[in-house]
Amino acid sequence: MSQGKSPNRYTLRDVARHAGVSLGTASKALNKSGTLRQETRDKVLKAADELGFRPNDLAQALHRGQSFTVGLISNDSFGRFTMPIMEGLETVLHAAGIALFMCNATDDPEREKRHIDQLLGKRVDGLIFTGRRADRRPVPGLALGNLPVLYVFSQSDEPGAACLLPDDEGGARLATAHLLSLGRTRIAHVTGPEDFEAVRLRRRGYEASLSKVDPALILHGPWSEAWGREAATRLLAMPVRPDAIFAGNDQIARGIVEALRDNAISVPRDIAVIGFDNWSVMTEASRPQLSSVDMNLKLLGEEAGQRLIRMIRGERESGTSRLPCTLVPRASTVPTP
Amino acid sequence: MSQGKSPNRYTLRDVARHAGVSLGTASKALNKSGTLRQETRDKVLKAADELGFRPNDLAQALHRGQSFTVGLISNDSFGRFTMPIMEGLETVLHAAGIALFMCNATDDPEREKRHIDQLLGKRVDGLIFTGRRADRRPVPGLALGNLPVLYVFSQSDEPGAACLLPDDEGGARLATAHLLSLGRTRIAHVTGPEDFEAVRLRRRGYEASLSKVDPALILHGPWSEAWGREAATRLLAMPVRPDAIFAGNDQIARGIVEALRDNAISVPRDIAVIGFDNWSVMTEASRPQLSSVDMNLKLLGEEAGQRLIRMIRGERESGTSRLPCTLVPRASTVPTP
DNA sequence: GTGAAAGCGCTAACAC
DNA sequence: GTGTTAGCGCTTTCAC
Repeated sequence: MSQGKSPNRYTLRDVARHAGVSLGTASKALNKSGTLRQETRDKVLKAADELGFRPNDLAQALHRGQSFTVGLISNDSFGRFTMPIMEGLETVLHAAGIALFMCNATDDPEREKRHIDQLLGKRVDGLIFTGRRADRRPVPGLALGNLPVLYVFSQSDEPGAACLLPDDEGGARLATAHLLSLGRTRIAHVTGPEDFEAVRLRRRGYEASLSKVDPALILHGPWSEAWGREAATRLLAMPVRPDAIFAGNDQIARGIVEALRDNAISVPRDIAVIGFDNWSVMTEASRPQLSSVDMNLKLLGEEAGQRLIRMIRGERESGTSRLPCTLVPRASTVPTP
Repeated sequence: MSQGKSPNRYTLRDVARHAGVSLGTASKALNKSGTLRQETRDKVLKAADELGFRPNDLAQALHRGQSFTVGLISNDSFGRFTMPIMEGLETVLHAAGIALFMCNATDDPEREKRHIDQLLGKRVDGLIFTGRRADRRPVPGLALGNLPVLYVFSQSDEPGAACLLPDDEGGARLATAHLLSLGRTRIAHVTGPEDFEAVRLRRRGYEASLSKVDPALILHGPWSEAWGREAATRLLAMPVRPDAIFAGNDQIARGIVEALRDNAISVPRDIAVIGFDNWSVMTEASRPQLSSVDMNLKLLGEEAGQRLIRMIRGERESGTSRLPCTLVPRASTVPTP
């Protein structure tokens, strides 16, 4: 079956024996608890070091009723947005000695249920749901007791659920205000499918920033460059063209810029373009490079980690909070000198 | 401190009491071990179900000396290539009841060491290293005993190390053969930095497929669209232009296609272009859509999971193996009808 | 100051 | 067939 316990792994008893003290004493020395003579303490530390002793967290967890692990359940197959979140999350949790179980549910409720079940068996100290696909996700079918649960870049209908999201509306305000500050007056909005909450929020931010909204200038479509190109073509066909375009994401923005380029329209002189996501793969390859709005996802992950740690400590941390976005101006709105 | 053990979590003893049997009997019933009357078995199962009992994997692991967890250490911050690998890996491991600890070392040896240490404390049954950045990674500074270790999309110098990689050379052969089969005779290769092993292997595959190699047609540069555009410009300036270009990745390929488009060169009629990675973000947005070579990374992840499971079972699984790539022809090489 | 012993929740060997 | 018991490796009272 298994390869058995690793030959070079020692138990606390081995350390005690090696140091010539009792098991309890060795434990106190290694945990800096109780009152011990410095001499004994050093003796044990030395013995542990010589043996390359690493305490068995499993036994520790069993005793303490706390496993120092949390589970993360992603619903977008570890997609592009999940990555930076995970990175921030992992950094903060690791610093607190907490390890992260990664699970991918891919929007399959059955699979998600199995994952949660497995994680509960591992006695995780907390649970994180991420992945934006389902804007409002149902309550998981398993009783989670009072296990801390945090929704990051995703939401829950449960009353009092703790959710952490980027401030899409604020980000859209930043983008629109930026275009206005450049003297643009006729600003179009080419964005994604209306059933995304992020789309609705960004649109709301855009509309709120304008003194007068022209519905003809708002175009919904898929999240693709092809849609950006098509939408740009439509806008160019209008009797009065826009002088700026706020795109719902960077792929759409890039498509727009390409179509404008094809039509010999100068960006940003004739039409300024700004995207959303600040995805370098898009912003940097675009000609000119794309201005965009950064959702600070890594920071969001770090914040999530800190919040979860507080929840594990027993603090009440309910409700939805949104982290501010950042404007990143580049050549597609600000002409290079 | 901690919120203590969840109130709705019961122990095996509770189940036994609830079913009116002994602890040992309950264990046998739930583990389908030993010989029990069907009646007793059902009674226990019913009790467990009523209580919503979930065995404590920690205790189980402690007893069995096997934790049913493995650690994954990524060195590219959960980058684009790691994602599909993780997805495949996770699927296979989850099916085997094994959970995955995710760690991000970001090529920082100190951080990697801390991660390994933490994972050893958690008594993981195996370790996976991934992330291609460091082509040849040093032996981790910690004694891993006979813990199964697998390098996926990454390598190790340790003799007998188990490595799993895509067959870059084979992929390059596929691409080059494809271009040859279309009747192209002057095939250029625009690729990434020479210090990547993948670059060297792909180049070798390209060279091996040609009867005569012209060094002037091989261009190394960064992994970017901008480099693709620049390289294309250089190739166009040559006295005799190539009639096909094999790019080291899809970003370079897309840059090439764009530059050709800018210069009114028809793709694929005048020059056929093929990329590598089959990254849909690039292949689909490109005009025309990009032919490419798929490394089947999800499959690689699945294969890695199966291999690791065999290693955990105690089977010897050393040496490097490479998984075949797949050709994905699109409009940038095959003219649409 | 240090050692002995109970117990975290589970499994497996051994009684009955 | 079923119950009892001895640990897995650790922490933590409680004696001495």
